[in-house]
Amino acid sequence: MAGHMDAPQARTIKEIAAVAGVSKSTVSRVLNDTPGVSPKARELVLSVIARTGYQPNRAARTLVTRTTGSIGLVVSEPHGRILSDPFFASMVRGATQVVRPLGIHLVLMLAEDQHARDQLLDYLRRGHVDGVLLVSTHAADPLPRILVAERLPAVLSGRPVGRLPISYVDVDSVAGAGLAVEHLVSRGCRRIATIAGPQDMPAGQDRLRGWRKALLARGLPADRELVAYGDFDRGSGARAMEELLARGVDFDGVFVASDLMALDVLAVLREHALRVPEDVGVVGFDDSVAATQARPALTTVRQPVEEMAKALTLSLLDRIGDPDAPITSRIFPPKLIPRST
Amino acid sequence: MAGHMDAPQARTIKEIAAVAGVSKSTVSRVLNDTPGVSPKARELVLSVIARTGYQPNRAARTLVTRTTGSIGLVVSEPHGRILSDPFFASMVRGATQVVRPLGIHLVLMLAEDQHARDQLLDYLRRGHVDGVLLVSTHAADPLPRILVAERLPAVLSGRPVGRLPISYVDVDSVAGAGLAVEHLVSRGCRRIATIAGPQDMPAGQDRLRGWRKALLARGLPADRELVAYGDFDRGSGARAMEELLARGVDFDGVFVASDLMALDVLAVLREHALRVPEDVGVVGFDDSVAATQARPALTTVRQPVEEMAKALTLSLLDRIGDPDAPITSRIFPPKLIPRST
DNA sequence: TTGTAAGCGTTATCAC
DNA sequence: GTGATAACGCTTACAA
Repeated sequence: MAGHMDAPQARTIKEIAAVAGVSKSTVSRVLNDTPGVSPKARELVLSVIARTGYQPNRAARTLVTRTTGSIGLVVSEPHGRILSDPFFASMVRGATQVVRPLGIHLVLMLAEDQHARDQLLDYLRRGHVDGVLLVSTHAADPLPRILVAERLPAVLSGRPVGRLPISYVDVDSVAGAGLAVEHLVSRGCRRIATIAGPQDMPAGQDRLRGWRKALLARGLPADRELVAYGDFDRGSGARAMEELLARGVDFDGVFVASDLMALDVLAVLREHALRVPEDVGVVGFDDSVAATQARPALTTVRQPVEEMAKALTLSLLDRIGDPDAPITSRIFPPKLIPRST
Repeated sequence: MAGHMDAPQARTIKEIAAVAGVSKSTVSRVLNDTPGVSPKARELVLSVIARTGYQPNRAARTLVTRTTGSIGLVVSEPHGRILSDPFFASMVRGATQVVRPLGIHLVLMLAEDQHARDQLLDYLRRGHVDGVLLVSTHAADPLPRILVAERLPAVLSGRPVGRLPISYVDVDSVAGAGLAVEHLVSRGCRRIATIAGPQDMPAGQDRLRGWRKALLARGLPADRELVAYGDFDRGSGARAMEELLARGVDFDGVFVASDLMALDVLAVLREHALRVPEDVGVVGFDDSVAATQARPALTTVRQPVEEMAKALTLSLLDRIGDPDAPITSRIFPPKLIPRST
């Protein structure tokens, strides 16, 4: 029992070296898995390290290696709105899972406006993080281009607009919309309306395109009349639904391009005493707890956000390790989650 | 024009010193506002710094000062659930506003489970951040005690359970519940039910207590029959409402102890064709965009989360500056936000 | 395979 | 008031 008392609580590499009876360099080599250290010495050092609970000093390391051992999760969204989105929570979880076992830390940073963006860039240029996971959904966001131009290691969540040499992950929104439409068709729907997202976001464009494509493939109508636009925000879903109703559009199913918008659609329909079956036409692309957990009355198309975040983080680490690593993009298939009950 | 070209882009204190024709020490003194440097020298150095866009190296600084220039925002919640709460977004915003102009960085950290908590503690013990803003709502959370015991600079969002020498901010939940009840009474309600929060959280306890207190002060009934319990989660609000209805409780107003729970309450009432006036009895304590923004049909009691976060951050900075700074607690008054429309 | 020594960019302690 | 100079804890040539 008393043996536990004598753990020396070493704080520096020098102390470890002293206890192990080797030099600082050898300890450092062991720490960094540098080849060229005898198994015997390695074992010895390792045991001392384990016994003392020693952890290398980050600052000293950073000073010489010029790397920080942390990466940034940058949310480039006006208002930090996305923070309250379950999508974001999943991103954080996924990234954390990759990064934690590596001893790398995740730093959250917001870039809501021009001012914040400038400060952020400053921060990045000073090399305070080794790289950046960029969550940016708006086409007008200048950050992706800037990061690429300045050669700051960065990867993107969501397809970038235009051609940009940057790795990214995305969900196959076209296919996802297709899943939703197929589901509706299988439930007997023949006139399927859609509440589309903003057309200045790739996600908004793709989901509308997917809806149209799937309908045309089925020989079903996909005219402009069946479309109402929202902005992916919750309130806009209800408004778009009202608009559709006000226009007197004839439909028997609805595909809503985000679960946040979908949240109140059923209520609106109910208020108008409409009998669109409850298990049709409501699709969430945002991995939203809101839609699937709180209100399981909705069928949703779920994107594997957490998995995507993991892949994205890995690709960032690749890039950090080798700045000339090839650009990669992975498109994930979404999954249809039928409503419970 | 050409003049802009010769900005030397100095990267070290040494270069600044060379350009300014002074020693490293003098530059350092200027940088740290150390007294004992002539106005002339100071001006000179300052101008060179401005011209070159020099920024001191964080790692080198940390190595010698043992401070990191960043603070952690720790979310100690199973599942990182709180991440998707607008409450959290407001916290981040508030803290960022305080910290940004000071050049201090905010690091987000999750402590969802035992494993994560251990890693976090390790991280903190190694001094990777100078202090911690702890967001912890569950009474059973061991983190507050541990941080206090280990003398890690930390402050708390929300009243700690038991006596704990730690600074915190909180909202006056008792008064908030009172506001809600008074509002209901002024709208003519006389039998006011409540959907209470979990009683293992201070917030849950206080809001129930405030409801009871306000009713008794008015001479109105506050019996156990009028109470149903939820867990602050969205779904639980609707369930509690159903329970109240199933029990055949007679009421003409409802005070719901969180806006997340309140979100579906109106819908439930409507489904049961009940005529509780829409502008009564729905109270959000979580600064929830969900309740006030998306569904402005609810009257809510709003807590000034952003303001609270600012105060909390300031008190942490105090504490970091002086580990023996007095413990402070600030209780913020909530505000009644009548429903729009 | 191992050790010695020279930095990395600051701050801090001295003399001057 | 100012300037050498020694840390801070680590990595990394370069020697041995």
